[in-house]
Amino acid sequence: MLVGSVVLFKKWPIDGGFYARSTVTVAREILGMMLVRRIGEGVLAGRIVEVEAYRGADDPASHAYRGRTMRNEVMFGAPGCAYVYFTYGNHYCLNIVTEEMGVAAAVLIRAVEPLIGVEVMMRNRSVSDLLNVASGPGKLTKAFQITREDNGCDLADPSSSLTVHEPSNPVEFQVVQTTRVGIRVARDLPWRFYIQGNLHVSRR
DNA sequence: GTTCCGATTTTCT
DNA sequence: GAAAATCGGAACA
Repeated sequence: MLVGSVVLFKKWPIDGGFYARSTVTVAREILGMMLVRRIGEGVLAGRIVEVEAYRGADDPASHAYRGRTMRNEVMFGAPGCAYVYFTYGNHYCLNIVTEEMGVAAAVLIRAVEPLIGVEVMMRNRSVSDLLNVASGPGKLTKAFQITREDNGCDLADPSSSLTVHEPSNPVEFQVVQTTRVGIRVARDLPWRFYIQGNLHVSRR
């Protein structure tokens, strides 16, 4: 993909096998990857800068902790699929399903650094401050026009309108590992990861 | 800067 | 009926 003369991400999405591993490993390694949204002829893209791992039966903070429901069933399905849920009566949140088929787990995408289609994202969010466009799980879904319709979408399928790609020119960064945000149980588990020093991280 | 509160779906008690 | 993987605005300091 070209922006001016700068190539930002590889043509093919990350293979589905990338997600069929330990959730915490996937969470850590997906930092720096590019989230890509195709809307008609246009493209929105940004760098994933903050994530959290949510496991299943062994993680009290996970939606899958008490088993399968209508809402969380894609968490039990194929790795690499999007789990999008509606919460607090207002917001959507984007997760990527991990682990083998049948094992409930996912990585919550908490923040993205907008890089392509920035003006469209700012319009979607009704804000003009770039640091407020996608610096939170509810914010980034609105910026990227992600809704319930994207639930179950395969992020490793090149024909999907929502995909994840390796950056063309990876940049070195340090990863900070800490506790998760916005939960009341299992607050001690250090399953939140973000890129050190990145200004788009939701909270530091 | 901080804290409090309303928005109002989905799930669980 | 209450809490939740959140956000933005109002009130206060």
